[in-house]
Amino acid sequence: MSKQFEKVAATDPNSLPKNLEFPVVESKFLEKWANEKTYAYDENSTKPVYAIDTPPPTVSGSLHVGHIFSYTQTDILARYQRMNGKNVFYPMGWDDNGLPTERRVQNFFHIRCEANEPYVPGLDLPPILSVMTDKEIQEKRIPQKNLSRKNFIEHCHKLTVEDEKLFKKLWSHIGLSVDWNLEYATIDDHSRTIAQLSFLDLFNKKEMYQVEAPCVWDCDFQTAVAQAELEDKEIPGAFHDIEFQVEGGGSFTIATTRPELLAACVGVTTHPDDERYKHLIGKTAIAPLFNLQVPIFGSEIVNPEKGTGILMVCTFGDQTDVQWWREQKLGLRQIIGKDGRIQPVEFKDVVANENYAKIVGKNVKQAQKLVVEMLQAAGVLKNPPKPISHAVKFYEKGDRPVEILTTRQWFVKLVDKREKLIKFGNQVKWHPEYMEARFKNWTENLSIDWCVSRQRFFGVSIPVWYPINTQGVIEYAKVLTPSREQLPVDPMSDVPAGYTESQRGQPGGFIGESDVFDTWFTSSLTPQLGSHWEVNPARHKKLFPMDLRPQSHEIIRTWAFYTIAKAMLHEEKIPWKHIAVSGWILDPDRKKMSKSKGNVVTPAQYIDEFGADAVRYWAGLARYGVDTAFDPSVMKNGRRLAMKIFNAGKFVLQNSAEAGEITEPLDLAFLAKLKQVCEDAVKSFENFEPAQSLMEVEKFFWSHYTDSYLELVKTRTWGEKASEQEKKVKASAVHALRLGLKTFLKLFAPVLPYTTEEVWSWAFTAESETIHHAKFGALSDFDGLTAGVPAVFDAAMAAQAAINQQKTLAKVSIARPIVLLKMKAHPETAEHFKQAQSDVCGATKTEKLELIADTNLEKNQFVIESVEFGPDAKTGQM
RNA sequence: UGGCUCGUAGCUCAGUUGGUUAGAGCGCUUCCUUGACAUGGAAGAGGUCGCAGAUUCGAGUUCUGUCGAGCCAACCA
Repeated sequence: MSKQFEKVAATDPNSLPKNLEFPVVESKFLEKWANEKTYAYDENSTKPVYAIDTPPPTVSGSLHVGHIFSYTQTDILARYQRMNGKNVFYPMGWDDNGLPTERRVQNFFHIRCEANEPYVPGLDLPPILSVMTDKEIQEKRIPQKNLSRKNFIEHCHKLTVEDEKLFKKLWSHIGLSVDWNLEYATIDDHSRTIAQLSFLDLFNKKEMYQVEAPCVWDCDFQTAVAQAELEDKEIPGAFHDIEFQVEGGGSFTIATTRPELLAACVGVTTHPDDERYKHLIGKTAIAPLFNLQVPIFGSEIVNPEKGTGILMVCTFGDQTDVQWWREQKLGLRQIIGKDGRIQPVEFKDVVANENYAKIVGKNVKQAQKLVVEMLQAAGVLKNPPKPISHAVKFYEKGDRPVEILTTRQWFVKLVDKREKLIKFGNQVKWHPEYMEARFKNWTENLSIDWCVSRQRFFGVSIPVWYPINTQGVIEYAKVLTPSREQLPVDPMSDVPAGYTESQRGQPGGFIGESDVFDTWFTSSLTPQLGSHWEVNPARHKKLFPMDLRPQSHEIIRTWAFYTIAKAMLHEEKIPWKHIAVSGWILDPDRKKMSKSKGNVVTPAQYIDEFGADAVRYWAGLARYGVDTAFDPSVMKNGRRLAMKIFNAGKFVLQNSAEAGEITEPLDLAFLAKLKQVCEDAVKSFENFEPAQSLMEVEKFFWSHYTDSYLELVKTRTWGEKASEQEKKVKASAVHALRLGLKTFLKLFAPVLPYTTEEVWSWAFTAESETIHHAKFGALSDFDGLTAGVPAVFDAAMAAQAAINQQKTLAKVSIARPIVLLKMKAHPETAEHFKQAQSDVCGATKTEKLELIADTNLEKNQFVIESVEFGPDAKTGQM
């Protein structure tokens, strides 16, 4: 059976709009898509599912161009898959719990959470800036209003709901084809339930534990933080050389950057082979000012080159101190409190207590100054402090270095699973491939289990209670957990089974865990949040593992890593088959955009100026994983392309002639080339290189379709034709033009959803009501298509280009037609020219084309022998 | 100190497995509006592909070294 032509019907030319008005088109289709649920995931469909694990953006302020960039890239893939016949699961979540949100809420309302504050029902504060100016707050030093935990959380909810509305508006406007029925927030009941289920599962599998141990602590936010949330900052410091005595005689000098920790000194160590100090190992050192007797021990990891080669071990100055403290079973003297100030500690020695009293209550900086003064006065500061600049660990959102404090925290066991995690990570396909190295590198170097408890308020509660024995002591080891049916629970207001509310905090009663989870504990479950893991097993089975995780590279160590870990711990599975890592948008100086640097560019003005499609074009042109400097001129180009598509569509569709069988060699040659472009575009998308597809399609559309093919066949399609032959030739071109346009629209649709939908709506709704359900990369497949000889098209283009050049060289007005064009060409090429003769003549206003076959020329080579011009059409002058 | 990435036109970027004379867009210069589009069309100037070696008939592309930039980690006494 032969394949027939696809009929593309004519359009009423009077119905075509005159100009492309982006705001009009955008609002028109936003409404249409919403009403018709164009992007809905169909739970009952038998089509194959394509599930996307969309990153839930942090709801703390505004989106910048980098967000638009990466989310649009994902949307382009989603649209491709939808047009590829997939049932696309494309949700949007809001990551609205956690510190960034709390901080925004604190500033927005000028409030802070105070645990002892009573709850005020119905409290509804206005934004602080609607009541007073920033200046007033600062000048009058108006303190933040204290709110109860419950009131504080209520205000968090209030503000995030508003922020999310704005986000949703922008996401829709930029054309994200998410199914808004799948919207969720990481603080909503569903997310809290899944996160707490995750906890119960890990707790029952004994993969979670709580322990009172040295943990990284941020004194500003007063919470524990995880290894993954730390970053180095280079800050100034100074080496202080302090003289220690040795019991039984002698002395030595240690070097430290943290003299304020002298009172927390619990040991002294040096390299066992260091000739200067090895005789001291095993003896007892006496620290000045506080008269502390501490052991001197050897350790291979001491660097003899650094400082004086001998150093004090404190509880705790850094991670190495923790290591020595554990290995040597040293004593514990915690002098820094949770608020970052020196806390009261009792010493045996009277002088020690006197000295210590001077620094109690001071912050680290003040204490350091005082201790140095005391050391100087005591004559044990051997040299003036030597200033250095050194890297110190900070919580990524904090303003001063983290401390290490002994606190009770919940952990997930991960360090013992590094190899397995790497294997699971390897089962995921990374795009680009080299990004897997970052995951592997991080996992290999993991040294602390995942601390998931946070001493914060707006988050998912750790769903446990602890019994209080009859002596009033909290029994942390006897964890009380809720049943699955109880979830989600807030242990601060809900009661464990077998107890009543009146027993809260009483001897013989219970106490609720007040800590919440690290936000990553919840956001590492985004695939499960979408699939309704444990809550709806049938749905979970259909959606999990998901197909695609899009994300940026700086959170591979957190989000990607934790998500892989969770899927592995819960179900021994990978969370998704592919992970596509997008690059960053850098400012024009190639620096990362960040609020603190003040170089953030917001997207709204660009969407207004160039249109959403143009902004999408900019995003669609970037390859995965590559950081790109922000350059709005690319958007300008996107706008040009959208305009061109619009105008080409108008040109093609304003011709209301009947389409006929495609018979002309040039028409068939064009379609043959277009088919190749379609195949390449599909290939690029399948390789996660949508930018490649866009570049090739654009190039072919612009240079081959609009600049060449349209010009070449113009004359054929103009006016009424008298003879049957002329009619047939015209109908062929009319049909090929429409088929070409339709195919291009589909190729552009993932990147330019508005413009393509607009042009599509003029003529092609018979195939599909919306272009976004049409088949991507599909060109009408009929028998004649294979007969197309691409070389005919190349020859015609070459001739057109050559004649354009001639014209320029001869400085001839286009108004002067060519009477006779003589060309010499390789026999095969001459044959191609002959086939495209009428079109070449039409496009170049040539009356007669004379071809001379010449075997001396190479294939595809030709020479213009002579050009004879006729008189100017207007003036009649030669 | 280690791992990864990048270095191509004034700017932003392409350049598949090595293969004619290294590409696009923007910007710049010149020319062209009679039937979609001046938000357009045609042409032009502009590059020793960071540097130095090696492999090869042939290297922007592979390898080694080196310089520079960025990211991730280690170190932080």
